[in-house]
Amino acid sequence: MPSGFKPVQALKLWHEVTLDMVREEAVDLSQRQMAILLTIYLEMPPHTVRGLARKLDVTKPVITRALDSMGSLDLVSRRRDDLDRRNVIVQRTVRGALFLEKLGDRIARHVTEASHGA
Amino acid sequence: MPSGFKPVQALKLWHEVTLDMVREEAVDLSQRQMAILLTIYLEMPPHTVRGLARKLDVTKPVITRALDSMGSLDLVSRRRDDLDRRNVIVQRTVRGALFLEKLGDRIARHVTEASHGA
DNA sequence: CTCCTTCGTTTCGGAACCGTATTATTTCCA
DNA sequence: TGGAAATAATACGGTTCCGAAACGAAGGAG
Repeated sequence: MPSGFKPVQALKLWHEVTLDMVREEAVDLSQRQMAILLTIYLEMPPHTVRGLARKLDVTKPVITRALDSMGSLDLVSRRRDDLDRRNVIVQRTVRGALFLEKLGDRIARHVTEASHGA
Repeated sequence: MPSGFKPVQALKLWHEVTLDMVREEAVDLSQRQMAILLTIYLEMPPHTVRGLARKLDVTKPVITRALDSMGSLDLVSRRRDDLDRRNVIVQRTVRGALFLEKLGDRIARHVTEASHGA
């Protein structure tokens, strides 16, 4: 069925979800922060600053700062790697999981609406 | 088929597309700028600063600044309303249309991949 | 004409983010 | 043990964005 998912439907989907996020404003994440957060929650751990920087093709300070911001929002947490104390392991939090759960529900709802109606 | 689109699939979709956008970096729009751009291209004109501010539930300077940035990128253009010269009409551009066309293709591709594979 | 409203822009001080370069800590290897 | 390499964090200067407030231009009512 997504075989019939057209670019204009895709844009409408992106539009509606983005509008939701802008209006809600509970947490206002930049594109990079969102990419980092999703990587942490969807891909296999462990996640390090260097690994995230390589994956997103950005510099390490970008990751450090994003983790600072999202850490103060309690969306992620940091812990030193005991095996190699140079590394920092980025961990998930309850609040981050709830946040992404809500986001996933919202997107999925818009996808089904976009394929049924309109 | 999106009737069976699950939240975790939705998150993976968002993740992949966001990663694409971060890495590509050709044009780095904020969430708000993206919401404004999509509204201009997907909803019925005319679009005014006030109208956009109300739709996104943000202040007017936010719209003005976003139009400044995106205007310098040639993604949108502005024109005075001849009927009421207090108003500014926001218009589409060729480059903006091409940009969103590419984005729509990318999202649609990820949606089909997400429903077939995975 | 005068006052009041509406609209978009600009200004202001503050906050966040950027990339580059540097620092401190830790590990590794000869 | 001593020096090179690797990692994350920080310093720095500059840019961008923010919300609140003030502003100028245009329209409308009387």
